[in-house]
Amino acid sequence: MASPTPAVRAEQLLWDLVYAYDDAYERAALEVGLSAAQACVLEHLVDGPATMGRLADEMLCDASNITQLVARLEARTWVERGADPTDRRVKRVALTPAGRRARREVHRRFRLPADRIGRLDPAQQEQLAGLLALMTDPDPERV
Amino acid sequence: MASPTPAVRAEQLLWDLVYAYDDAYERAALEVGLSAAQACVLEHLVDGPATMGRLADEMLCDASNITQLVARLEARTWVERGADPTDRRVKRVALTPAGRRARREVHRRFRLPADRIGRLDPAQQEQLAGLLALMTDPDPERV
DNA sequence: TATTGTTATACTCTATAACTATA
DNA sequence: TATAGTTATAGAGTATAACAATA
Repeated sequence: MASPTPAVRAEQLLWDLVYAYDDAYERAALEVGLSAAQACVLEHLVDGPATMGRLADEMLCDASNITQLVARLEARTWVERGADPTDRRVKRVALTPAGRRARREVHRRFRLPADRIGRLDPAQQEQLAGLLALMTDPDPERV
Repeated sequence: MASPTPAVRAEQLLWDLVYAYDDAYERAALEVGLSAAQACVLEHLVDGPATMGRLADEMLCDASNITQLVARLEARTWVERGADPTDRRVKRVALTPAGRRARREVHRRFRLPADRIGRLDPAQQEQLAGLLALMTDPDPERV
């Protein structure tokens, strides 16, 4: 059998990396007492509060799902739901101090990508960043 | 604010890529009528039958979960469970022709990594494969 | 009338514990 | 006694449809 092209090899390696990445992220979250989805919500709140609708958009899921995720996070005091002063339909979800700590703790435990990237030498890190930028950035409508 | 190091940029870009990757894989599977987990089982059977236990090991989940996943796949005639001739406790799970077609169809629709890698020129593809090999391969015990 | 968010519901994913059949 | 797999069960993630409150 002919050896695979670099593109095909890269495809396979990327699959393996994503597999390991997802697993490591879920483990890190579970160690802190969060599901992966819950940790993801905290991640999306780290730069400031967001509305329920914006969370649904960013997390690529239905609004009713966010209602439930946020309800569980709120029950454990990791987030708070507040009213929006300018539109009484809207809710503003924000991290509590405990939620911020939990999110930071997930990151501390989720060392996989940092570890692996850190093994590359600086020139290779630069190369990788450049290639990933090419792969993630130009996103001509249809993915 | 100082601009991030290449390593930190790569970390962020990799997160974005994994996010898009997971979403695209799930969409591709759903279009074919499979959940992501079900598609993943088919993927693990493509090179030949496997036992329930081996599927659980490879998919990093509990055996009872595999029982249910395989039961649903079998109900829709995508896989078959057969007896192992040498050990009557063991079951051999195999793709049916329909299962093989479904798995191929998921791949056809899941163009994300191939598309993005395909946008790089051949030298860049070679570089990327090399870097990913360094990141995925050397895995000194603790991840 | 359109939008934001919730509720009710149903299905899937997942793990734990207890179990059956076989080795 | 140990192993392969199943069953029962429960909690979480997810979407659809119907709904309430507000704009």
